[in-house]
Amino acid sequence: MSEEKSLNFIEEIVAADLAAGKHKSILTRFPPEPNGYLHIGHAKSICLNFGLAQKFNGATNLRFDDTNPEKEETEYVESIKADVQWLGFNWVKECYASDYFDQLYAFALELIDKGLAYVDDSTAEEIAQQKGTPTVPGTGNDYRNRSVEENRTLFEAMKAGKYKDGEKVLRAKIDLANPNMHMRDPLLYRIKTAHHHRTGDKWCIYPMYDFAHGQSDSIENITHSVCTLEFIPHRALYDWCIEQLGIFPSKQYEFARLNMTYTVMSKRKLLQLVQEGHVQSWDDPRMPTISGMRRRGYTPESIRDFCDRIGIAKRENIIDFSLLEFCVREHLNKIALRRMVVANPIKLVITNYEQAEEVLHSENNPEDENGGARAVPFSKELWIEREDFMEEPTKKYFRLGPGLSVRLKSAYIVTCDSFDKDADGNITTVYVTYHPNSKSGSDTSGIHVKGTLHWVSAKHAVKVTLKEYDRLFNVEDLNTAEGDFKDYINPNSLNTVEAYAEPSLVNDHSDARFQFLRKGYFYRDPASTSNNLVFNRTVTLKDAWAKEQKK
RNA sequence: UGCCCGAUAGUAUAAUGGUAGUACGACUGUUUUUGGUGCAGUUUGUCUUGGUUCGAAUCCAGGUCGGGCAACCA
Repeated sequence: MSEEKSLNFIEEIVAADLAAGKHKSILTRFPPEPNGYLHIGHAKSICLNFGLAQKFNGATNLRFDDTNPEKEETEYVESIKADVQWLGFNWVKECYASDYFDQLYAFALELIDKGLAYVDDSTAEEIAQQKGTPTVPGTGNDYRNRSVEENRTLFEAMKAGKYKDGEKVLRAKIDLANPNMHMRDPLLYRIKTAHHHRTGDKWCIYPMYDFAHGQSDSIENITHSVCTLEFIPHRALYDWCIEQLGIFPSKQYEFARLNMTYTVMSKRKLLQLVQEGHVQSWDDPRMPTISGMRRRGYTPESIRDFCDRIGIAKRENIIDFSLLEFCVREHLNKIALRRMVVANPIKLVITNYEQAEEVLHSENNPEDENGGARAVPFSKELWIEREDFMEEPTKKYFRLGPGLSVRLKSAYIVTCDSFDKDADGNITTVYVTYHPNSKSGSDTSGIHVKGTLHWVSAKHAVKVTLKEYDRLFNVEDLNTAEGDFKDYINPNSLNTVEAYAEPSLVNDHSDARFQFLRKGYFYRDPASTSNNLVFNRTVTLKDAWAKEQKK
């Protein structure tokens, strides 16, 4: 029996509602606007909404909040569906607010008939002015006193396309002095002569968020409508509409959105990064988008685990990026195939190795007993990392240097005899002798070494490209950093290097997760071809040596 | 200075009137044919002032601090 994890406050509400018999079962929804790609913040919401349904035996709708045709596109609809599915969730119904346009229009007429809505001819500026300020009550205008008949005629004419954009709006008639600004006769419908991605040119009036979202929830019989904190002041209006219309009482609950260190979490800013070329696309592996993270090599499991660990609450928060990294590492460590790749090579010559070559075997994953092994060719000349040799080794350095010995992973122990330098003083070749009785798995040499190096046989090496990513921004908290967020873009967020890889990589599955030994976790980029393999670095390995060096 | 929301280690998040715990991070040590992994340990916290109570992170009141609200966006 595992320990029961305590419920978050929304789960508690659901549990209480169910226990009280308020609902027989629950129905949640994930309601993205198709005006951009989903990011890790949306993943939090997706995991919450779908997770609630899973936990309490309910279901979840996917609903596109597509009430603003000027910003929404089918491309975004498709990417959102793909991302939700990739994360591992299934919706019971695929819905669109635009499916309810007729119903919403009928609701509007109903409010008009009840004297609860009116057509206003004021300009946007006038309306804003008449709304007052948070501390000063709004003032009305004469349009507010139009008769039901006149409002009805006018609103029908709006729908019929008799007016230009912005000429008239439909407003709720609530309370211009309400301390909640959202209750000061909010706009319900506006005229927009725009082509809608689903309804085409059928409509020229479109409902506002506040007149679409709650009713959509209600139409679908959503029991728990979960959204982020900024919608708290909208809740009064949400409830008002449902009450006046006398429809299914969906309830809204709010939680704090996700913020993360070293990145931005706004569609507007992400769009800007794409449009201005700071990154290459929405699915650039540096982006915090679901598609970017997928391309970078994050697994759905690790993202779900992350969402599980960050919790749900109402206080503002900023999550350490290192927690996300921890989650991927933890999963990848269990599933990634180990391979050897040398990125910044120097030649290693084994002077006493007389064979042409031999085939060694190395485990695919030491965490997985049944993971098997792959063949790795070994020969007299190898590539090793430049940083694995030091001409004058420091005390705690236990790699190669004059007179020092190391283990070559899954091969032999070698001892350094000498090295060559070029005219600039750069090491070009390191000469070692190997100990034939130290072969991995049958070591009788009795020699103990501290360091183990990865290597690639020079004549068998395959050239590959490594994309090493670093954080996109230089400051932890972009929300409190002064000035333009783009001033903090990390100019070194992408480092492309050519590397030598062991040949097995050519035949490995394109969707495999790799750990390049001592370097990090990597995932093949979709732009790869068989003669030009490109790997994205998902995350580095923890590096105790790097920390030691900083001291 | 109208209304609303919030405040527990560096960062998150539990404790639902009864021992302030967990995770990540940081730091030690240990294991290791990855300076990875694993394992063991250390470190740091209830915004403040009163009140209620045998007992308060929790309930009440005042204060402080942070955030939100005045798009024909969602």
